[in-house]
Amino acid sequence: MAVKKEKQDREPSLSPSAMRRLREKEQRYETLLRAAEYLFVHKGYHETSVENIADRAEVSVGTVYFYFKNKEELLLKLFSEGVHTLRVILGKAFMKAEKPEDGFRAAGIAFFDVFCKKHPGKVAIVFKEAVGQSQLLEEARRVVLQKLTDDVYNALLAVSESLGIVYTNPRTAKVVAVGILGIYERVAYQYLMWSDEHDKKELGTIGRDAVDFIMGGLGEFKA
Amino acid sequence: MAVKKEKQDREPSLSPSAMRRLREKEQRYETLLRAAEYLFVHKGYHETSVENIADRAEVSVGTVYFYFKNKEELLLKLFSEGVHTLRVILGKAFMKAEKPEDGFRAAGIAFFDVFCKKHPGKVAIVFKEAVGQSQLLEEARRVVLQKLTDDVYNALLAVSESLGIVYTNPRTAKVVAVGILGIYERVAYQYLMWSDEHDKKELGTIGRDAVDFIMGGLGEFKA
Amino acid sequence: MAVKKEKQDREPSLSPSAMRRLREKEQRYETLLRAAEYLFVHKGYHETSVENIADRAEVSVGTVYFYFKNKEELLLKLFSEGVHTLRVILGKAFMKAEKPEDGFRAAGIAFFDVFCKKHPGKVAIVFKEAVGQSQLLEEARRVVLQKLTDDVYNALLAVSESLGIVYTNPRTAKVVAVGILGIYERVAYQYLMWSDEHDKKELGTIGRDAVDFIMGGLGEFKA
Amino acid sequence: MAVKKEKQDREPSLSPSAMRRLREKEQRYETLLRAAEYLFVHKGYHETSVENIADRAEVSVGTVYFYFKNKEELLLKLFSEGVHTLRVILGKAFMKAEKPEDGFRAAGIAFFDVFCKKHPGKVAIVFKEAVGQSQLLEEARRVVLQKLTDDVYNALLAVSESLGIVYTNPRTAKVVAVGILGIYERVAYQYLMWSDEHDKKELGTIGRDAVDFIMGGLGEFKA
DNA sequence: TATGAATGAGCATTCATTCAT
DNA sequence: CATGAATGAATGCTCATTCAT
Repeated sequence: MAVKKEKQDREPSLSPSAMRRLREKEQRYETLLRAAEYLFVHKGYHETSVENIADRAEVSVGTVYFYFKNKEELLLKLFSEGVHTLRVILGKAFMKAEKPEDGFRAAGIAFFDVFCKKHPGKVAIVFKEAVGQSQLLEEARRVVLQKLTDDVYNALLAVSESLGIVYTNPRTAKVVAVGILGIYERVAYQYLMWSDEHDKKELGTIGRDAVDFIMGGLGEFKA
Repeated sequence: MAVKKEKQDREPSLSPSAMRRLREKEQRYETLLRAAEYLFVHKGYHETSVENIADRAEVSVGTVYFYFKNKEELLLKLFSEGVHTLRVILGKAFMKAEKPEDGFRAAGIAFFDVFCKKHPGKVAIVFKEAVGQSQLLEEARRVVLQKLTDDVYNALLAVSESLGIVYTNPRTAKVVAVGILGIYERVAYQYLMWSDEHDKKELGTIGRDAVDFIMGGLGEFKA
Repeated sequence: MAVKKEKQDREPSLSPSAMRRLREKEQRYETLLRAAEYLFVHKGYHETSVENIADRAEVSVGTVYFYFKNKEELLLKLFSEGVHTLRVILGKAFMKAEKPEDGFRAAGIAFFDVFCKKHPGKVAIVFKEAVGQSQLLEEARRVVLQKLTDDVYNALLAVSESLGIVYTNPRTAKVVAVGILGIYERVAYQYLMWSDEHDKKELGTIGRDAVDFIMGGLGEFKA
Repeated sequence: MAVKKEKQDREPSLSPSAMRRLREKEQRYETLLRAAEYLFVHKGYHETSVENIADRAEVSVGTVYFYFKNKEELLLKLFSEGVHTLRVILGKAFMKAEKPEDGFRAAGIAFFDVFCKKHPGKVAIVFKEAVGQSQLLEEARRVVLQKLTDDVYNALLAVSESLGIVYTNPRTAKVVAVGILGIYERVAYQYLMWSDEHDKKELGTIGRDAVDFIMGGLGEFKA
């Protein structure tokens, strides 16, 4: 999306009307995505019909099928988008710090302070609506979440090296990476989707507790 | 209901044939539950039709509805059953040990060695099929998982006391309990449902890594 | 329940236990009929299931089928019973009077004062629930209502003779008989089922108006 | 609805193709209504499945649900349509005459000569199929038939004034109006649905007898 | 591109009826 | 006689998807 503008100066060749149409097309795609997201989050994937989405986006059903192969693709897209956003947020936070351990902690805090607070809908999509729906989606989830796990895993290795942690079993770091994601996922789910407004406000502190717990866990493996 | 008590002194036990029928009824209920579990796990909840379940249980569709109000109730029952089994397993492991910290570790190991290995189907039901299906089910999940969280929380308090851990913020222990469940959930999911047979065999070692990580995390809060 | 004791001394021929069973059988038949009537009137024929009837009569479904061939037969029976009750009421009122015209008027009044007031459930069965349900029932309705029409027709002939009325076309009296029943039916329906409690109280006056209208109509054919 | 007016000045007419599609849509709606009418009248409401209707209209089941919310709505529509047709017929006949009493008689005759003869299906729908089916429909019947009753009542008042009839009790005229409709209903039912072809032919004479009876009844209330 | 009418397979659920005990 | 578990055909309805305009 952010990429669009860069292209404009490189492609002055398009006629103004063609450009407008392109803009409108991209906009409609976005509108549909947002409509679907809202409905999936608030009504649930199965309870949302394609007609609902079309209505909310103020287009016809046919148009939905022009932009997306089918209903599942909408969820798939939203899911990938969600995980991508998350990876970007975590990555930025990690990179900004000087020492890996600081970056790791910052990423953890960013998960709660930025991802959860700014994109609650994406939390719902990634951790709830995209679960247990279909085989195809399950496979996609596996693939996409694997990337996230790898990110965490790599960061973890950097942290370990910096802190002088050596894992007896090479798989241990992998398990820890998976576990950390599990913490984030469940804590976010609990306090964002199963708690009252008050707890949502406290998500910052809650996140810090979770991160402390994680950092302590890592200490366990110190030589 | 009110009539029963009057009869009790005359009929302290049921007739043999009545008992057999009762046994058969319970058996059929169980058969249906198992048929549904198998299909939900292997085909997915939405991809399984009530007819499928009836066929697998070798009964008619009507019979399914004689024992269960509707399809959702079957999943609900399986979900509750799964969480209950898990709580029993964790509880037993925790109780058996002398020191809370040993019990806590034992419970963690039991999660992987007993629950995941002996009840892989329940893992799938509890952490996958019961997610994102309907509002009713979501509410039930919230309630039932809350009990589990409370269990872990209480155990955690015992461990903390034993180890001399004091949480600055009283909610921290709660967050940690939620996080621990997150670790279990995600690690189990990853290695039981997204990995090959080889990894499933290693679930014991994997579990131990996860538990080590957790115990280390707790150390963080030591005074 | 209260009826039991009275019958015992009149039929000493049967063994006491056989008598009790007979009594119970008749009673159960009656109970079922009343349960069905209540439910048909209050929930509607199609909205009432055989299980509903069994529950209300405090017997099992199987028992309903022991006493009645099927659900339709219950309605059929209730319908016939209703029309029969009506015929008896009208007949008695008509007979009691000395002059046919007085009897005719008395019967009309009895329709509202006795049948409608004492048997509102039967009104609902006869004029509403038994309509438009099935071909079999429709045929039964035709047959049973024909008898009622004949009654009215015969009474009408007596009245005509007494008042010196001669119908040009022999079928006219028949048409009038049918029409009179139509008046009763619709007026009863309107004020018993579509009006508030206040109007139901006024059924007596309302009935008298209807009867006046009818008697006036008959006058039309006077020589 | 409100939007239309704004567009009217810009689009005083639809494009030919849009008009054709609109026409086709209306036509299909009509076809479905007629298919349902035929089947409800000949097989009965409950014995007719939505698939039956779709088959007869040569469309798919889904199409039925595109045009009607559910099966009940079809019957509802047919019922309203029937009563509306009847009101128009009676109204026209009444208006055409110079004196109210002539109009009243003409309306009565039109009921049999026009409504019954030209719309026998509607007679079946209004007086048979729409009876005793569901609570929703019953309420609709009450409301719609009330309008018809009011028509007759108003006509009756005009006649009374013209003939110098004064009702002691103001509700009497209402009762008479209801009764008159009862006559029409039952006579039509009897001779159209419960009699052989020969009687149907005679419906004209039969109707006249009924009307004579009614007019005579009115005379009763003359001062 | 956009529309929205049409499709029809698919499914959950009901319920009258039966029959072994 | 009574029971109530079991049956399974029947049906209303949904909804993702298509396609002519």
